[in-house]
Amino acid sequence: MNTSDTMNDTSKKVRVRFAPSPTGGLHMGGVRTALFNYLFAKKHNGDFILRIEDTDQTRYVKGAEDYIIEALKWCGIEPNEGVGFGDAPYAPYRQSERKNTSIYLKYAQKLIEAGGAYYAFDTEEELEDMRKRLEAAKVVSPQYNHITRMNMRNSLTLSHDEFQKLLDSGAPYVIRLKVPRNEEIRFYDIIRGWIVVNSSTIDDKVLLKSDGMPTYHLAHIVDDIEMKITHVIRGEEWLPSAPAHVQTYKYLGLENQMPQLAHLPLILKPDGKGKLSKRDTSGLPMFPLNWHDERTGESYIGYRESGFFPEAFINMLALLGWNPGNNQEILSKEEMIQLFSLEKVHKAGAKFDPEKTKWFNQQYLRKKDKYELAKLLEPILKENNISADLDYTAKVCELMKEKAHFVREIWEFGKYMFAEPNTYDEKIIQKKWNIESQKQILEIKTLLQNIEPFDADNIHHALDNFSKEKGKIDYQLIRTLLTGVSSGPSLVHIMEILSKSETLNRLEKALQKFSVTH
RNA sequence: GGCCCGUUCGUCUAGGGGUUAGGACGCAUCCCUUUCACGGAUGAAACACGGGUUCGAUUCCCGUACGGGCUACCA
Repeated sequence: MNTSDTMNDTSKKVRVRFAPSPTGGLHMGGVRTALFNYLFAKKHNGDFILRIEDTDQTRYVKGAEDYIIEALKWCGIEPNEGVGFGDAPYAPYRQSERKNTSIYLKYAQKLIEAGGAYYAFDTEEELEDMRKRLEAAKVVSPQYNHITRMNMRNSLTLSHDEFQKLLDSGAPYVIRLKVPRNEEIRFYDIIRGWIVVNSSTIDDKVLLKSDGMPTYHLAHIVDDIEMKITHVIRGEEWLPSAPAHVQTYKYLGLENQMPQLAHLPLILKPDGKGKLSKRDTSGLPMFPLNWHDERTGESYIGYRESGFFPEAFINMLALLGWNPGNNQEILSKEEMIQLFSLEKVHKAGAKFDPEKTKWFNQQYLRKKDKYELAKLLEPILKENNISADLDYTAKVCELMKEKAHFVREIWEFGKYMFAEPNTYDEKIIQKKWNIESQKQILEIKTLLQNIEPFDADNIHHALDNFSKEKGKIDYQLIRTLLTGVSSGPSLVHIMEILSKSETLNRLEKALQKFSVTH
């Protein structure tokens, strides 16, 4: 048997889900999880579903859901089913709304009937006391489990009468998973292989909270069953609770319908230790789009607003923990889909690399057509009160793009293509401007005047000839007079694009400004 | 602490019982270029450690170390 086969039933349509909770802006780790789900679904002609796991009302953040939807759209990894993406055929896709259908309660009761779950009436204080007692007794793993549950107030320890009385009185209760003692729980993870855990190390997880909401542990299982999910692709942080989930499927008698599991490695901080956090992305954003948390008042800048292309962003993300099996690094979404496989996902966590992220953007920028770039540059020009026609802007983009990582840099490096310089590199002027150079500039001005047509080739030849006949030309000085700065793209191309009149105009201005008489 | 997962250049990674351990980012040098950049070439740079198994281990097994995750009526 090929246990690594990701499709245990080829007749079953692949259905995967991305199931974030709306507790804040979706960060890049979440985007990568969504991306891998998307790629896997597309690869197998399956469905990709967005489900919102909003079972914790205390952590609900307004705007987070819309943010998630907008972010997925910007990244081009759109679900074909779920909240904001069709809402059919398994609606609702928000767990808070699904709760109203009593679906979770139904499953919880099924578990109780099967002897896999029980009611627990312990108060917060009682739980706290238990933990303290266990700690004082130096119990190795203090938790609500097969041993300690017998000292707590639950349907396993209470007499039938006491239990019924409590239930009738409306006393708050939770439903807990009754994890068996000393059994081997094993499951196959597509990325990690077989994982075996002794059930005694797992605690009796709360499945249904006292407010009637399910916890993640119950909710995702119920929804995955109901929504016919075939593969659960999620972050590594879920690995420790996976055995409890497997046990839940067992109690439900649905072990053979359990989705296949794949736990993705985490994205780590670029330097230092630990999971990627909002604080430490070395100058690059944490979020795909600008995110403002109304609750904390904190704002975070997004990749979109920082000038990243979505293709570059997801390309970078895809290669954090996955490789296509060849040495290709620049991959279109279609190529990623074609090449994607969970077996090629790395096991170890990957440190985020800001430098390489910029490199990806540069690669995509260089592939863009000049008119496409010009259109992207236009709003930036507008911000700076520059008006230029699209053809002209396109020419500038073509000239400047080799140097830029971001569209914005085309403006930053090439301002002088849109307006004459108002400052000049002082060092260059001081060092190079004198009677002789002034004379040469004057001569070159006359030379340029007579070039027709005024294109890069002609200018190049003319200057070449001049330099052969009359001595070496100080190109750096001319560049500085024309652009204000001492380096940049090919000077003759700058002249061509600026046009003859503007080139002459700028030389004249500079001559007047720096003119010396003796 | 306990449980689980992991460990190939600084970083992302390929590979896998016998390889000059490959690529990419970054770095350095050179070439191209009247400058910068782009491009090209070259270079420095890695199998965590200790035991096994084996003719041979970076690759398989076991330990150790280190890193990470989890340890809530959060997801």
